[in-house]
Amino acid sequence: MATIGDVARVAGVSRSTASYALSGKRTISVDVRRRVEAAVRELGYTPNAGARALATAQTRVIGLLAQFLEDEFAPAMLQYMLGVSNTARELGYDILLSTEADGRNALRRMTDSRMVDGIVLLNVAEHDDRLPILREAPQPGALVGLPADCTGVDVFDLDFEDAGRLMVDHLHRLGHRELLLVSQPEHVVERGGAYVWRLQNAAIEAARTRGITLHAEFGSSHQPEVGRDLHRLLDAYPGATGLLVNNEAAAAALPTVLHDRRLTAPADLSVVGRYSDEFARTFSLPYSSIESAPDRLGRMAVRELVRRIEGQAGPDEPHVVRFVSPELVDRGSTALPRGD
Amino acid sequence: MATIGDVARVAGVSRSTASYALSGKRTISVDVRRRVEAAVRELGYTPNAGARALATAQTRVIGLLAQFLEDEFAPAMLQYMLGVSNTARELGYDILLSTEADGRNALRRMTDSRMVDGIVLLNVAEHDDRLPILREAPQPGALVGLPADCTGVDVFDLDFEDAGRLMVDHLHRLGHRELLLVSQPEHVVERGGAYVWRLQNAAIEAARTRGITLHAEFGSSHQPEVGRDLHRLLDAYPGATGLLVNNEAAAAALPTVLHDRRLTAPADLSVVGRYSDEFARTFSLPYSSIESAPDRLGRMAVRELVRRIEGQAGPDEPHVVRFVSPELVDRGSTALPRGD
DNA sequence: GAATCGTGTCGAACCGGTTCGACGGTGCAC
DNA sequence: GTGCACCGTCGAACCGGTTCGACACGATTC
Repeated sequence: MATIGDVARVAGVSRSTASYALSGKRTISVDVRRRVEAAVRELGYTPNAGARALATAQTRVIGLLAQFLEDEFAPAMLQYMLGVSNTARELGYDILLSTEADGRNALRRMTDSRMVDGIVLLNVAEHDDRLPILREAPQPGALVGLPADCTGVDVFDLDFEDAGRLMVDHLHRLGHRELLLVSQPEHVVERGGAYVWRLQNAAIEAARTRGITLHAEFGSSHQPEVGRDLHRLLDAYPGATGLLVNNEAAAAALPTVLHDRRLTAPADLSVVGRYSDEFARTFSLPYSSIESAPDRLGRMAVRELVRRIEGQAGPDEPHVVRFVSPELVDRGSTALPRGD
Repeated sequence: MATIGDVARVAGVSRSTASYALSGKRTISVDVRRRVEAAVRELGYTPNAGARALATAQTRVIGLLAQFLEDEFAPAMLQYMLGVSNTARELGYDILLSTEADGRNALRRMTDSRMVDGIVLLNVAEHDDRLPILREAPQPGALVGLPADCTGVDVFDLDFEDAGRLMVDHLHRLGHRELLLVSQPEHVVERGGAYVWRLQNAAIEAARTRGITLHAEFGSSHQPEVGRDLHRLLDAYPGATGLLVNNEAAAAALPTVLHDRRLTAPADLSVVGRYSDEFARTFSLPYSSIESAPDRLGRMAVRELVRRIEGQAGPDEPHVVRFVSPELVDRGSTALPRGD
């Protein structure tokens, strides 16, 4: 494999001159520049990434920590990953991916050994045990998901409070007076998946303010348990005319469940989910939903991270916590409550 | 950040001695070894990956090229990725991920700049344009998917021919005489997705041998088109009593389609798919299916790749082409044809 | 015609590891 | 008591880039 020394020799200049000719960091005569460029083409030269990283203390690689936990729904996670990966590439960065269950290990390995210039953490829990490690790392970090303590990192998330209010509002305006909200498994909440209760609490509060009933319940994140959960809950609250689903697995299972119960949305039940449009198409879900914008969040996180890596953000520029406002995508699954 | 020079100074030895104490490549007195280890702990020393890569010409990183093309079904691809990623980690490697549409670019970048020790290519087409580049690269490569030319790389794939025969056989034995096979979009075939016609041709041949009818058709890979395709095909072949689905998007859309048509499997229609058990659970698909074993294929590819990287495979050990035998997972969606 | 300046190039040092050859010291054999 | 082997450590070189300071040379200025 050709080195810059080979390029220099072929072009008849010193190594440093070859380097400057390629980087443009010093003025170089057109003649020399052309000879160096010709040598690069002739030899098929590409800089050695390790050597460059050693010399510049920059790798142009971003670490991406995605945990595929038992109780999370994998296809939903994929969309965040793709948003991150594609944006990174557009900005000239590669992605070092970890899907390790023990994210702390992976994080330490990447940051301590300086394999990466920055870190993106997906699916951040309220008291995420990766955060203390990330704060001590010399590389900047960007999160998708809102932790309790946001110091030292840039944070991006859907405004789940607003999403909860929006869901309740929408059905309240149509005349619904008794709603059922299906969240993630309680286990996710215990582990610190704050988005679950952020949406749930806001929904409960919104229902209280408007004087309507809201049954907030947990649901599994896998088949076939989640299907059974849905049946059980629909049995338990026969008066509910609106169903709010903040659980991708439950949303994916809902068509089958409604079919089994011979129910149609919105004729028998109004339904509002919380998932991306892409997700809706993949699972052919016909329900109106709050767009969770995973690609957009991934994109925002990488953009900001790169700004920090490249020092375009001032060194003491404060970190950001940015919420994406939820938008309701109407797929016609809500209407006046049955009987009205 | 601490370097090995710092460790050596704290331990009161030379840099080379510190290096040997940590690698164990030369005998070292217990006293010195202990002092070096203490210094490592005290300073929180981790080797710099770039420097090590430069010195050893090894990065302990594997490049993973996954293309998320418009006409492929993303959640299916995810499972291959996870198989690769998790196995790599178990073997002490990290994953450099590319989801770039232009895989050739990504491949060249990774190999030429020596960011990776080896390459895994997913979703390999028959005349995959990444292959010539991979063959010229100094790093070994492992493929998931069968190209026309397997020279210079290790290849792993499901035995799609066998899968096609198995599907037809299974329904033939139950007494079915007219079958409908739904494949990927024709576009995937044109691009070189050989697995489509490998299964299809074998199925056609098996049907011919057994003297039964098989309608082989293409289907879209996205909602809502694929749903419409299924309706159209079921309309077109009302005599078909068995449905074979070699198209994940179609399989995922099938419950809704059958529901709309008021059909039940297996009472009205016997169904056999071709997807993983994990996929079946995620999409709560109640159909018997040929296990496509994405995690296993990813795992095999990485295992063999690492063997080559680490030179455990002899330098001239011939490359392997290995097929996973399909197995039918019975979920009770097949029975005697209606009317029998 | 000498002093000054700017341009373009070079040599050397550095980034942080690994590894080879050399060498001093100890223990053993004869 | 000399010779030899082996053990443990060190210095130096190397991997392949980048970057700093020095410097030669031609053009400008007075």
